[in-house]
Amino acid sequence: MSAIDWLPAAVRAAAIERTLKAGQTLFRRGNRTSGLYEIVEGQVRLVRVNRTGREAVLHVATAGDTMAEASLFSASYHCDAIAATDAVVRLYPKAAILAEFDRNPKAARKFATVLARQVMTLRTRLEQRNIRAARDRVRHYLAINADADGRTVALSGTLKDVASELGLTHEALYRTLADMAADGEIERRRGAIRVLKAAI
Amino acid sequence: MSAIDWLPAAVRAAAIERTLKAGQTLFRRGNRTSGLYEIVEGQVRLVRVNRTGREAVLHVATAGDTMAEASLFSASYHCDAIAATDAVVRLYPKAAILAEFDRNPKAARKFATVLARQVMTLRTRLEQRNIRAARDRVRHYLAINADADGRTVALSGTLKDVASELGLTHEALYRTLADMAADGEIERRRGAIRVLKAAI
DNA sequence: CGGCGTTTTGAGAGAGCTCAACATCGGTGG
DNA sequence: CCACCGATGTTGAGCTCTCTCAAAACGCCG
Repeated sequence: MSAIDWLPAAVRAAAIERTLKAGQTLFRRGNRTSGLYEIVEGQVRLVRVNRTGREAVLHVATAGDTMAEASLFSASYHCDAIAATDAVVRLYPKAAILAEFDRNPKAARKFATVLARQVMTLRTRLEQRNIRAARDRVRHYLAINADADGRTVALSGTLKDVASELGLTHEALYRTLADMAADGEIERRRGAIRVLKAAI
Repeated sequence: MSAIDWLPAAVRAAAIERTLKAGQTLFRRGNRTSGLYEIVEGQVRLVRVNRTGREAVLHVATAGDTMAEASLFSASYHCDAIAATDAVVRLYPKAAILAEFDRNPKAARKFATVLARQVMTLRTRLEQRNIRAARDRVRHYLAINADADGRTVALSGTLKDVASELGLTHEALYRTLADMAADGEIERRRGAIRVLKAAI
């Protein structure tokens, strides 16, 4: 679900677009929070920098993602945001959002709904990463993303994208899919996979 | 943050405790949603069952966790919840929560805050899992969980717990820590780790 | 002291990663 | 229409790293 789908029109109207060069800083830890960002294009890295200078990546947000939701409820940012590539971001000012939430409880509830869904999805993806074997991880992915019929899985984006969502190299994914197809467990189609039989 | 810390007293007063035997069902997909659960004791598995009978674990909630936040905004559950062990859960009825949110915007905002923080934490943990090498993953963990001084990391729970949070076997973690200590990168203390020098 | 869970160390195997080469496909421009 | 180009898709071979299984030391608590 993109920000466009759930942010009230009043807030969307207040959005400010900004263009970033690769390596450019969007905000730094300790800065006063300005609001919620949506990535329109490119990638932005959220990074926590240690006093010792060590960096730890907290998240890499890509086109369509929103970022820094928690900053709505905090006075200052707790990490740095740096453009990983040339990027375009859209800022939804905090004041506009919070004002809208106060004025319009439905908007606030919608926001909570989106967050709760995200928590669910993220937990699921984390659970998926606990599965060691590539094949079982793919099965988990197929089971979760199956269509209503429980047999067809539409592939969003390229297989490389799926591989990185699964935490596998693209080679490993290709091989696994090829093996599963050879065993008759799945059938590969254009932009989709059909599950043929349930394995143990 | 435990549910006790952020749920308004009015809601906590309406809580209903329930005891489950291992294997017992708490709710099933399609059931009308009754509310938010907190695990008091034991473990509960959230599972999606395919039409083909295949199971996919979405999440394993353990003592202190809350569960099914998204169900507050949905008419029916989208997965099954089954006790993985003997367990005690606490139900915060949906009606009480939503009524409180309507009556008290501060409570609603608090809820959104908690969810936003969780999203942040989960994204970070997911990012961590993208790191292949055990040593780098441990470094990431240390960097994220460092104290204010940026050098000391207090260990919550046992090293086995940390290992499972990191997605490593406990053996792998012990070995990695031993190697890092031998290299002078860290120093091990009782219930804590001290980072001595930043590695590349 | 005995028992249980955590911590630690050992050895071996397997699975996925890495590097590499090639095929395929869609778009672009001559 | 065809050649070219970049990105995706595919397959091969070797290696490294973590997992697995195993066993023992350690620490805590009754």
